[in-house]
Amino acid sequence: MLELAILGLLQEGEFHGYEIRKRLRDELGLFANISFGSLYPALSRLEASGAVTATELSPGTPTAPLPLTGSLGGERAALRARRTGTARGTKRSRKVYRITDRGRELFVELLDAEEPVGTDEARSFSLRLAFARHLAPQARLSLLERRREQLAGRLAADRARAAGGDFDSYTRSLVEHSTETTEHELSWLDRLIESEKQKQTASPEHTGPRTLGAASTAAKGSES
Amino acid sequence: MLELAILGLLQEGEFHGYEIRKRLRDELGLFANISFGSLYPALSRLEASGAVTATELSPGTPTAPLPLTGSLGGERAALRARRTGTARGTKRSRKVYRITDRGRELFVELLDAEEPVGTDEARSFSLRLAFARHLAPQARLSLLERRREQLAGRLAADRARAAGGDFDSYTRSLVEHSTETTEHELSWLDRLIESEKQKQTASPEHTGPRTLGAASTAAKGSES
DNA sequence: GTCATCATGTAAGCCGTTACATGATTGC
DNA sequence: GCAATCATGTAACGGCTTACATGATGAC
Repeated sequence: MLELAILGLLQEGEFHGYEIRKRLRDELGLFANISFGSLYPALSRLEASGAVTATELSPGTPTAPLPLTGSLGGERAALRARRTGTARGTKRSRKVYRITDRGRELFVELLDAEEPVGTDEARSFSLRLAFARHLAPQARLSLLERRREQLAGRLAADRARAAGGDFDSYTRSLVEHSTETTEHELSWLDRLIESEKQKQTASPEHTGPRTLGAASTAAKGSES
Repeated sequence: MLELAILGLLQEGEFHGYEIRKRLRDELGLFANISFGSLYPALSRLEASGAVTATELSPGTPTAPLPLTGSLGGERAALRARRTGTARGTKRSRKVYRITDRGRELFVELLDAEEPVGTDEARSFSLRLAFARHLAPQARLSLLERRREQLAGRLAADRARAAGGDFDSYTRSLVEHSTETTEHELSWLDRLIESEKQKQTASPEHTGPRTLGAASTAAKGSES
């Protein structure tokens, strides 16, 4: 779950742990305030498995303050330059993480799996939808349709509960609201599915298995 | 979390583990399919802490037919009778749990606390609302208002995200839908809050601290 | 000089899961 | 006889949390 979010984020650039947390909060919304006690171990695991590489940006040895502007080599300075615009600012020691080819594979594997990643279906779906642009059109559609099935099941359960109910007013209100919310989400999903299908009939070249990342034509229409 | 659900359920009668799971699923809806690996240890913990007592009903020794004294179980007993027809259908060995005074205290403590029980705010709120009839009117109102605050915060975050967003169409759709859902829940909550306030101005006797369980007058209006 | 923020980690624990293990009873 | 359901538990693990521990930098 968290791994998927991190890998997805690292597809857009390289970041250090502290910054990853901020972006997860501000951009993704999910993992509102993921704790460091969860984030750093996750990064370590990803590094250990070769999905990301970590580059330590240290302010230098404690004995020498260092001028720092370009002291660590040209390659790194260029990478850093696009982060803050200027070379100054990289004072604190930090580890910058970059996704590897292995990591991109893992990302797609997690994104494209049948089962929800983690235990929370709603969260898993939201996370995957946020990265749906990295999926092949069919995989995208089946993601939406799997979610539709889940919700249909929930709606049926809610309605059964509402029907057989012997509830007080609070519980009844809860059930009713839950039903409405599920209906609302279902109709939203239906719109998404409809729009996906139209995209696919418009450009029907992607009928082979798993053409992830190569979907340049179809992707163009779905980008912001 | 699970403890609270169990205690709440046991206020309505006495059940064994397997049955508790079913009722949690069918009646409460939350904990859709709580696992036994979670349920039985929870029951053991509750028993160890004196919140419930367990009575072993083995097939050989019919300890007590448990007439239940008809207070809360009058209708429930009739429902249970359909299982095997008579009271002596309890063949399988099973442990029937009953809540104690200590357990009722714990229940109120968990229900009336400021902080969410467990880590999932939405679930915690739903669970508490399902047992809101056991809360004093003010506690009930403050439960609703705390939830309102949470949602207001989320809505603000969603809107900030939508405003500053540089998203692809999927993520944008996700943010929009999340915003709508939150707005929907907020207006639902506002209706609940409004109706609570009217109940309270109608019968304003409960202004003291924590008159849990004694709220017979106000409760009457909210029961099914 | 001290406070907020940036930055990284470890340790302990909570709350749930799946998988494993066992056995009785009912229905076909 | 065999499968489904009823019934109870244990073990191992997953994924997150809080609390603990450390330290640099910038703002006032």
